[in-house]
Amino acid sequence: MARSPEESGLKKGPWTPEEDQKLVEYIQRHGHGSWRALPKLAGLNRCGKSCRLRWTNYLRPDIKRGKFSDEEENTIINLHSVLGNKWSAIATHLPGRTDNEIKNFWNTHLKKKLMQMGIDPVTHRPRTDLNILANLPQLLAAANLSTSLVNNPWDNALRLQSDATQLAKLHLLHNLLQVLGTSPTALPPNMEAGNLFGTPSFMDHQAYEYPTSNPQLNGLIGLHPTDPAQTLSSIPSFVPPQEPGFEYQTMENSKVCAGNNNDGDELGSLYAIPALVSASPEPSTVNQKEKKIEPAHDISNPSSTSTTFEAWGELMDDEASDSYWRDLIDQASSSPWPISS
DNA sequence: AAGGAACGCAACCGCACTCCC
DNA sequence: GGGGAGTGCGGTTGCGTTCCT
Repeated sequence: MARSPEESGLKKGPWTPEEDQKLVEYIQRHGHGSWRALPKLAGLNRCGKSCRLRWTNYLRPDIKRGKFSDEEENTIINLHSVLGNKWSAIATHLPGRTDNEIKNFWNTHLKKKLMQMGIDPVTHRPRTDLNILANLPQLLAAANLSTSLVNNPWDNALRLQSDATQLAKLHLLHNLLQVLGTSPTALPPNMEAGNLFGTPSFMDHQAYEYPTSNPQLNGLIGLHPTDPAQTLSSIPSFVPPQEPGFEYQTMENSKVCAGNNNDGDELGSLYAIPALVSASPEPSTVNQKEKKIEPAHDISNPSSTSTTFEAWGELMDDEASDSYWRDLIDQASSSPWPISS
C-alpha cells in the first residue's frame, strides 16, 4: 500500500491560492489523468488523493456555490429517504453540488431540522421514542412555525414537504397522547398534559390540517385515503392558501413540480414521493398503536377541544364505514382528561 | 469587549471496490 | 485466482467564523 502523506513528507491541511492555481492550470492543460502522478507533474507537494478532493469539491468549474435552494433541500430529503447516506448518488441529481457539500448540509441543517419536526432523519418516519418528550417545546414551536408557513406563498415542493411534515408532527403527537394517556407520570417535570394541549394554535389548526392533500400520506398515518377536495371541503374552518395558480397536490402533480429530472432515470419518480412515504411505512403497526389510544382532552380549553373533535366527526361522517374513528371522537368529546395535580 | 460555545465547512482518513498484471 | 495500484465513497476531524453570555 502507498505510504500516507505524512510519512512521505507531503503537505496536508488547507490549500493555498498558489497551490490551487497550479492544480487548476495543470488540469486545464492536461486533464487530471492519474491522480497519483498528478502532484509531481503539477509541481505540488500533495498526495494525489488530496488533489482529487480539492478539485472535485472546490476547484471544479461547474461547482455551484451558495445556499441550497428550497427545491434542492426538498430533493435531498426525498432522495435521502430512499438512498440513505449515498451522498454521491444524491449528488448526481443535484447539478453543481458535490457529495461532500450535500453531506455537510445534511449533517448541519437538514438532520436537525427533521429531528426538531419529530421526524427520524434515518428512517424518515415520525419519531416515537420517549426521549423526544424533552424536545416537545421545540416540536410545538416548529409545528406553529410550519402552520404559519402553510398560509404563506409557497412553492409546490415546499408545500409537499410541509404536508408530510404536518403528518409527521401529528402522528408524533398522536403517539405522545397515547403515552400521556396511559402513563401520566411519564411527563417531564415541567410539562403538564393540560398545558401541552392548551398550547395556542397547535391543536386548533393542526387538527383541521391533519387530513392531507396527499392520499398516500393519509394512508400512512392510518386514515383512509380520500379525495383531497372532498376532504378539504369537509373541514369546517380550513382555508386554503389563495395564491393564483395554487392547486392541492396529488402524486401526479408533485411529480411534475418536484422532479427536475425527467431523463427516464428510475429515481425520477422518487422526487415526487414525500420523504415519509418512501420510508417503508407500516400501516398495520400504526393502526395497532392507534387502537390503544386513550382519549385526549384539553381541560384548559374544553371548547376548543370540542370543536376540534367535532370537526373530525364531520369529516369522518363521510367515511360511513369507519365507526372506529367516530367512536374515538365521541369518547374524546365526552370524557374528561385525567389530570394529576 | 472578551471569552466560551456552537456552528459550518474544507479536508483528511480508512475502508471498499474495480481494474490490471 | 491472487495481489497490488488506483480510485471512490462515507465518516470524522480540525479549524475558522459567528453567536451568545
